[in-house]
Amino acid sequence: MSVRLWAIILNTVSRYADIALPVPLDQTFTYEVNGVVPVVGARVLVPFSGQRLMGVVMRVHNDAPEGDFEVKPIQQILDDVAVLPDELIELARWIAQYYVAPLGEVLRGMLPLSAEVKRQFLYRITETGRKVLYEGAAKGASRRSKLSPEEQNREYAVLNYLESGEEAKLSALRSATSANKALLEGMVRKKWLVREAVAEERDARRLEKVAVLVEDARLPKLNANQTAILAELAAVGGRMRVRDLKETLGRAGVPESTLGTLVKRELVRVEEVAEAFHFGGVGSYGKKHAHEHALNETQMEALGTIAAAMAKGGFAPHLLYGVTGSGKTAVYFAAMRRALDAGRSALLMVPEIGLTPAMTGQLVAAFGDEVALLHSQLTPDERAEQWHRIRRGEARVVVGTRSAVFAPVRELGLIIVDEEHDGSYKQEETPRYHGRDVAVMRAKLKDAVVVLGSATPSLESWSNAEKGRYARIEMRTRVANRPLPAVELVDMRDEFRETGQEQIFSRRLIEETEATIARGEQAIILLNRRGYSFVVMCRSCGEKIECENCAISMTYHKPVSGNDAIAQPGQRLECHYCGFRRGVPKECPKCQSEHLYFLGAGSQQGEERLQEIFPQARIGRMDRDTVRGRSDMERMLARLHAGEINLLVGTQMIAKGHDIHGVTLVGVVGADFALGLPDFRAAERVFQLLTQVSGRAGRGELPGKVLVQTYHPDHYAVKFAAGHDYPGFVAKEMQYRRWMHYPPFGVLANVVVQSERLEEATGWSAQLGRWFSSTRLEKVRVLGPAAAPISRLKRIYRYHFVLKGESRKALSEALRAMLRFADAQGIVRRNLVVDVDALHLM
DNA sequence: AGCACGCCGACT
DNA sequence: GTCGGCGTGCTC
Repeated sequence: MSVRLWAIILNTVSRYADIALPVPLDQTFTYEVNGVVPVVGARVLVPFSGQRLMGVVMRVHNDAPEGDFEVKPIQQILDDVAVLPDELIELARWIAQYYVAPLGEVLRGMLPLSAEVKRQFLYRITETGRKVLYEGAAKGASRRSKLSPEEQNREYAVLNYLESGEEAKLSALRSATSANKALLEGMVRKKWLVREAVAEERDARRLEKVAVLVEDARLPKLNANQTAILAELAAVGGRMRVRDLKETLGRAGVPESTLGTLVKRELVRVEEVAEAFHFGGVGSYGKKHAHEHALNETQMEALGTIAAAMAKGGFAPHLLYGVTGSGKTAVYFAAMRRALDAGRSALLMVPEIGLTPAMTGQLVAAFGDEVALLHSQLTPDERAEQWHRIRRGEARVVVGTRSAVFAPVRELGLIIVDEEHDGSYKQEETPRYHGRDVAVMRAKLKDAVVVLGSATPSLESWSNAEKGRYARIEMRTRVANRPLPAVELVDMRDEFRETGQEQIFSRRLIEETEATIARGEQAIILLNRRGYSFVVMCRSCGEKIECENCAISMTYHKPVSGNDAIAQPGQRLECHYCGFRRGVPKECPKCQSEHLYFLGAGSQQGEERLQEIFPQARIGRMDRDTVRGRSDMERMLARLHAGEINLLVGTQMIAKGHDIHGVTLVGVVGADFALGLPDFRAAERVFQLLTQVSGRAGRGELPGKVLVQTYHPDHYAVKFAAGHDYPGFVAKEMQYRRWMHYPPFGVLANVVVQSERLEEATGWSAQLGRWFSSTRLEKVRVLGPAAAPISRLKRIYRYHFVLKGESRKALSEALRAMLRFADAQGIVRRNLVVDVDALHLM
């Protein structure tokens, strides 16, 4: 008797499967299994509300579902084995729970395999459609229709095409009748056609053709061209990419068709193999690779601690606090090498690969084709390819941004989170997870070692180290005993008093910049706003020009002949939140005064002023307007390394991890502006930015110097940054956080209530506010409702609550209770944004 | 989130 | 009477 039959007799074959689907609903859906039972973790295609969706099997069982709905069958099982290992499914469950996010949406973010399932629509003619076709053909075009005669003709062409009753794909109809999707949708609405959604699997691996010499073929008579090809193939060992071969042939003047002839004569065979992965634009600027340096004593000690933890086995979280230039990257590489040597895989997370191209070069040099890269600039196909390489165990070193934390590596031994304090690890859309925290959780589930590295650790991580939850590793000196740069504060209030005018650059900064350039060294100046000026204000009434869609001041961009972002003539005001653009008005929109003036200097204006002050300098600018892609960044960095640029101005992009040895001066302009923002992390952010940008100075032979222009010279964030005193800053900041019950003292969530209609946003937030005050949640304080700091964004009005919980559990329960209440009140879930461990309260 | 369904105004 | 635009409610 077959196994299957036995199983049925014993009633152990599961009849149902619970599937997580990528919809914003906090539940799984039960489908009927027909035939083969899918394994947990496999992808399946299922019908869902008139669509066909890809979901992941979470559970198979025999419990007949309760409730008044029709249980539909699974349409197709896409994987025989789990595409996600148990460990990642467990991690997904944890994320869904912790961040109050739908499981299906968490899983969608984990599986970059959408490229493998393409959604298509099939169309079929209806009886009504047939009638229209026959009657219409007799009568000619209808005058009543709103469509143009041309479009009507296209409709008839579609009906004609489908007349036989066969269904056709959208793509087929489009090419056969030049109908577009909108036209077909219109016909569906008129009930001339019916539409069916299909999703079909396709192999995302890109294939390439390889020409292979057929061995022991008896050589018949050949002409010169044919001999040339066989000789070429034989010379390279009998295999060659068809693309390369054709190129060679082209140069030799042999027609490409000759290859076809040889294939026909069975002397050469063409195979399709998965395309080899190639790294593009790898730049390392001729420096020694990190792994080639001998580690110094401090680095050896750090490595020793990590290696010992790996050897011992088990979950072991570490905080690696190392000052800028202390050589953390070399330690990461050495630790990853140790993991590989022990037969384990290693995962390195970085904030943004595109911003540190040198890292890619070093990785490839150190680990060759064992490296897989995962970052936002990959196409879906490339992403799927990398994912499979990792899953198959071909790439045991994975480097990537936030979502790389989900890389399906085998035998995970080590996760490193570089610049763990960086805000880009937090995803700003559902699921709003923090890559660093997920990394720690993943290491815990997998009994792996995790290392969080930073020169300015987040207060959360520091606090965990203080409590002994994380082992702390310190690297307090720079490599080669280079000194940290001297930091000088320039009080801009004094500067104004003494010069009587508001200038972007102080006399000290100009003086030092001039001297630096004169010595043949390089200077970089941080001006952390892009554009020309970030406020346009009316002198008469004080009104600022705001975006139509957002409660945000618009930024003025000066027209230039170069490649700046704003190219449209006249549209020089831009909203940096929604992208809305408009011209500069002649007069104030409110009081009609003509006296509009431009406040607040951005990087564009900074560059212009520097040109005026230093006409001889070779100035470069680095911000989102001049550096759009990875290649722009590489080009800019190459010019810096080559000394082609000796004065660089830019936004915080310039502060990120670049290692440019010629830079001896760093100027900081207006970075303390953020201290005035209504955000409890403002001081921490300013401290981090000042420390990180200061770290760009003096990384070579010559000592560095930093000049910080400030209006808050006595603020502790500024003072401690100037003194390179991270522990001092943290001690002070912790007092404030404790006092205010902000993280890391207690846990926090931001709840935004949003609607395009102001009355709805205010009404709902008032409703929730009343519920919060009447419910008197235990161990949770609720602030609000209040207008969100950005009270309107992309036409949507926003109110918010801040919840501070004494414990994770209390906070989570409060949020769920609130969502239940909101649901009962008919507040649609998409109008409530729940952000657990929010970084911004905007 | 998408999608169907149904109500309503516009046009014949 | 249709057609097509948009608001509402449901999805195993």
